[in-house]
Amino acid sequence: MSRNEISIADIARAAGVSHTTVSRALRESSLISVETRGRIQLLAREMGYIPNAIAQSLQTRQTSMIGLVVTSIADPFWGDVMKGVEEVARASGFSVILSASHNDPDQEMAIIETFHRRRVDGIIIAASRITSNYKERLDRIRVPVVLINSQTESEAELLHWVSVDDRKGAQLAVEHLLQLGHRSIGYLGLSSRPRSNQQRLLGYQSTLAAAGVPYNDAWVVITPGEEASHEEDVAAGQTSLPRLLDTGVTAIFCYNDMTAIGVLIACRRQGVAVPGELSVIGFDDIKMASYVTPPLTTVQQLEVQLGRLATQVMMDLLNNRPGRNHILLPTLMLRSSTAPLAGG
Amino acid sequence: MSRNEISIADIARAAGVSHTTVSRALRESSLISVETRGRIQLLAREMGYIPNAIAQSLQTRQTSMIGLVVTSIADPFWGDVMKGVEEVARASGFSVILSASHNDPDQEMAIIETFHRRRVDGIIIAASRITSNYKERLDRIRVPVVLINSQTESEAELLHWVSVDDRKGAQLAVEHLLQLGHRSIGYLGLSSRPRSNQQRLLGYQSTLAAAGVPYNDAWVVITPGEEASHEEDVAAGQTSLPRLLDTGVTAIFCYNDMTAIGVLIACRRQGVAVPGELSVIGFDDIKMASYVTPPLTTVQQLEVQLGRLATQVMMDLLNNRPGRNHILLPTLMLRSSTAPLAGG
DNA sequence: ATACTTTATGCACACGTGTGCATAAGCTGA
DNA sequence: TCAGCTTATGCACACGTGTGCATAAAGTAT
Repeated sequence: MSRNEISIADIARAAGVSHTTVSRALRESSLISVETRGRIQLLAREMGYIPNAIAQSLQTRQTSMIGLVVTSIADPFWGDVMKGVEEVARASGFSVILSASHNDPDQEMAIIETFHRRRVDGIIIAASRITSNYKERLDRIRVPVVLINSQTESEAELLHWVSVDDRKGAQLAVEHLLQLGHRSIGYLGLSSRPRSNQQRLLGYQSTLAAAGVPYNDAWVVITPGEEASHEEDVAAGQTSLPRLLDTGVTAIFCYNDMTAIGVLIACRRQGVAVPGELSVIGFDDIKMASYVTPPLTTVQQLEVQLGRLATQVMMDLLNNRPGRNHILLPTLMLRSSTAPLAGG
Repeated sequence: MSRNEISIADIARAAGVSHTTVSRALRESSLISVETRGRIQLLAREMGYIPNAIAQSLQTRQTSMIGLVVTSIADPFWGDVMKGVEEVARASGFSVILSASHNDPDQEMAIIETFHRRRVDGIIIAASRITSNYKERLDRIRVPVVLINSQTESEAELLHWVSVDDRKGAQLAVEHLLQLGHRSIGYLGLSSRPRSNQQRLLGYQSTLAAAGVPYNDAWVVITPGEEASHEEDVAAGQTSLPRLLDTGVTAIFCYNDMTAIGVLIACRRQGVAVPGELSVIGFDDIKMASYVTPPLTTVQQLEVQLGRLATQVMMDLLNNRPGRNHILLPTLMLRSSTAPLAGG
């Protein structure tokens, strides 16, 4: 913060009034006569006055800032979510502070406490991994919290959230593959997203069961991972493809688009034709899904919408309106990485 | 900001000392006896005290926040830059406020003024488009500013900056194509990035000239655009391909990876083999470049490094060290979208 | 015991803004 | 002319923290 910024006291001195009058004049208070108001506003403009939001925050006890915690800043999925958050926040006069947890609950909690120290008005947490271990520390924070696609169960109790229906999304994906005639369908999951991975797995299993396909353990490969970065996701797809191919699956439902892209890359290297020999379906519908070859059939989540919605819920909470939780229904995005089972 | 947060005054009351003593004890001041320090720190912990950064900022006149202005939040290029910025900032105890200018100078200036109002300690601006028109308003802001890949010339005067050598990058790309035997080489540029587009065009032209290739107007297609978003960039690549193919070029140097990907998509649709019939080279080396088919040969900028470096310069400035400007030298990243001229 | 130094603590103000209450000035009605 | 009302302004405090200076207490040297 630089020195020599002019304050309302400086304006008051120049105008020969009290700082109280300046403060009121700038806020269009009807207590101040119209002429005085105009005179002071003009003077403030001439002197290049810029209000000190820090001092205002201290006084009004609100900062008009919301904190956004994300697992990975460079991830295309969260990039879109961030875009939606910033958009709605700015439209409401809020600024966004951003930080990355790298999918580490400790870092996540540390960031939350930093945000609290800075007295943000609200906190939005993407893919939260805070569990009941942190409940006590979290309870001390009176700030409203909105979770996006939380990865823990503890949410329902007291926090607000916006999530995509993972199970329904998995169902859409698997039904699509079944409809194309596939019966041997693999699931390539990621342990770094415990909750949504579990939900998608459940959706996968129940849809297969409903279609009368006997369950096969070998068709499910859950790849470990810590960071939940897109690099890690792609690598998971690449390294896990051989194991899945060995089981004889003719189609793979991937945890997300990045793992599906990893699978596509591995297929290209191994000479496996997609969708000729193998159908691949992703999840998320990030922009990149339509850029790769073949363009990826996937389950659409509308990330930007997710960010916007979460921020709108936050705005509701900040205006003492009841914050409704939301479960978004994903839809199927048909492209070219899936095809009818050859010889089916 | 929620009510009922405990302050050092509350701790002072509980400990039977003055708030001064508490303040000093928490800051490990040697003025306070060791026992008192320990007693108060313990008490503060027990009472769940969290310092009010707003009040501290008002007093110390620094917020430990830096503002980051970016043209597009969801853009993969800026996503990596943002990651680098947040990383270094957080390691230095700073938080990052983020906002998107959508490549609009007016919005950019408005964001800068919002940041100034919030009294950030410094501002990092990506692909800045502020011109001399804004000089007066910008001069009023005493906050240090660091530009990343500025799109205007006015920088050199008083601001600090970190940029990639666009001209050198273009030279690397074109020399690579020349070496592969190509003589008819197109340039697919974007007017939304006036400066770097100009620099890359110059690099393209001078490299061709140095190789004795006569200049051909038709080989250069500059696509208009406002937002500078990655969607716009891809579209530019897609729509401009036909015009370039008509001129008979055998290779295309694209403004960035996203336009190159647009070209790849258009090629796939039109049945043009890459790199068999057409070599395509990008710029940036975003992660996506290695995921598409064929993997893109490109000029590497190391975006994360760019963000880190800009933030380090900012930290230097904030610590009253001289801030050195930097020009990064790009390198060539060889992949599979370029090949020797067929029949050359 | 006195003067001096060292150590530990508190008072009072500052940072810049917002606001309840008091008050001065101007106006109205009798 | 005076009481009562309206309008415009200022005083003084608050928000939570940091710090220069004064001061009280304790220790040291003579």
